[in-house]
Amino acid sequence: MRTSQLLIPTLREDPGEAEVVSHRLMLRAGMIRKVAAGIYTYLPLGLRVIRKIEHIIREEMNRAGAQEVLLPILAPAELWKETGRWEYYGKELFRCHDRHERAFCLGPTHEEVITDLFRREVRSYRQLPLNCYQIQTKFRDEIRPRFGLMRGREFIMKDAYSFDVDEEHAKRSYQKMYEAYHTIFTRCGLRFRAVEADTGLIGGTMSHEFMVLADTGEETILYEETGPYAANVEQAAVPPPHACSDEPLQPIEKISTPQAKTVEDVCAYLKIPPTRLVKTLLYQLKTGDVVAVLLRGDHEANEIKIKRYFGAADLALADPKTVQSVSNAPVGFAGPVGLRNIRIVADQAVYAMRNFVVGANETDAHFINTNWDRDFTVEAFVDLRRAKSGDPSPRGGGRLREAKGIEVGHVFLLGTKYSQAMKATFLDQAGQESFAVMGCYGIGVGRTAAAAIEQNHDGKGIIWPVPLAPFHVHLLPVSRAEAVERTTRKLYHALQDAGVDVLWDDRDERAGVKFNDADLIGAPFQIIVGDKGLVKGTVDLKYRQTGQTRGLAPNDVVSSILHQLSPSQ
RNA sequence: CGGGGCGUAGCGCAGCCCGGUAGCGCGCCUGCUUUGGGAGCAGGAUGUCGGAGGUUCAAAUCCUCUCGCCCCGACCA
Repeated sequence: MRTSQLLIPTLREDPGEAEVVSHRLMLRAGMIRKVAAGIYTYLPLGLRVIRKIEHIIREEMNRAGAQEVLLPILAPAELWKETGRWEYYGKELFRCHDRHERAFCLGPTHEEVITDLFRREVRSYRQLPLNCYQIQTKFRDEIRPRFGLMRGREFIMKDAYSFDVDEEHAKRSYQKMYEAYHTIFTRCGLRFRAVEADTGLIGGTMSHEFMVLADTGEETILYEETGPYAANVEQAAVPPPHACSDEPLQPIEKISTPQAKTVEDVCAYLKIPPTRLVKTLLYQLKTGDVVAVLLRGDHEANEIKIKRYFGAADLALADPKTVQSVSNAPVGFAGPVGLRNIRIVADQAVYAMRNFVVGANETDAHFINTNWDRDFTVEAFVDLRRAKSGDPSPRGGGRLREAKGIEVGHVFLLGTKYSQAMKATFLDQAGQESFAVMGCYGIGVGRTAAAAIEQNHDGKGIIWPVPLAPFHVHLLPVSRAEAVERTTRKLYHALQDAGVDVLWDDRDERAGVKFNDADLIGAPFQIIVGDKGLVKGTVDLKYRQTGQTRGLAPNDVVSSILHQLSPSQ
């Protein structure tokens, strides 16, 4: 295509609204424009990248035996009420009404709609397994949309749903998708890692996230240096302590700790390391109940684990007023000793501790030499803390290390959560009515494009991996000389005829402008046609990635480009 | 929802503290020259100063309310 016929409004300066690299470069390269917070228009260049990703996804989904459908964006509230998610999904759900005041939502995900389709159309085990996918715009009323396409309120997603006769077959479907995702992201030219993950609002029994590795990622992952285990930090299990303290028990003693409200204060005041202290976090569950969670001083709470333990839909640290009424002291002095009428649970690390320090439920006072069982009781010792770099792996594969990632894909084994709620059944081989066992599988298409930029850019702009590049070759005539014009035109048609995606910068711009825009837009190859080269009978092939340039006879350009495109295509 | 910040020409910003009727750079238009890394000269167009109220002889500037956007947090796939 020719630049003069495309809307590619590149920006010389950084837009003020964009912080992260991918957002900034997408705006500057003229790929997207914002319409409202978290809502974007895809301009031709941005759309081409989206289409490339979609194409790879379609090929691999089809290859994996999934079939493409298109579900509606607008869904009636009744379906969402059947699964309880009309309430449970909360403010995240975009809701609206038709002229008859009937309630609808804009689909943030499509389990309800697809399960409804299944129960209407599928009768027999003979029709299974079934795996339907779509590439569709989703709507989620994010608390805080940000980072351009990375977290929008409207975004393009590939979502797939599998239906199987039983758990075992469902696991096979899950495994197939897991493998397809590996192929998809590998084909996209991304460095990524699959990690074990929490199931969140979607629910289910097993889940993996596909994380593109980038320092700017919003997610923290933990992985074994040498082994295969990797998990989202939200999910990463901490193995129980292997050795307990064998110190003799000392008598408990209340001491004054004026103004010492934080772990840091108390440790400094008592001259002890935080590993000798047990902090007491008071959480308020959605039900209103307050519970106490005990953690070693240097450990951090993992609220997902705590939620799971209490079976709570939601929880938050208790506010200062509640803390005061429960612990008889301001925030910072709560402790398990003498706490009445409240559930107390301890992280397993506390099990290994003896003679530790806790808050005394009294302003400016702590207990030293406290011991569980003797001085207070807890209902259980369980894994409640956030795993961190340096922790032993729960699978025994050495120590864990931390990395940042961008979640671009997520696969869930759902089980029968939705099929039961919506009575999606089929007749099995024995003639028995049976609930379909489901899985669901998502890929953020726009987010994948953004992640690719986060991972592949330099100070001048984007460096597209070949499979995602909006154009393979950026053809840059550098003067208006007749010979330049003629050679450029010939190359343009030859490349097009060879099936190469080529962008011809036919604008009447100076060379410097074209070079800078080309570097910004990030096509992997630039062909520079100029008088200097032509007198020697060559044009220049420049590699965006390395900046290296080499002279090439015009007649050799097509074969050279084809040769370099084919290994990665 | 809490904290911070910003809305002035297409984009990036100054002006606001201390009120006097809007400016800079880039871009855009015209002409000439230029043409291998964001050209030079000359001329030109472009603003409900986010919106609404108020104070004042006078408001981009002060006050009140409101809307939008960005960042941090809570939260979230």
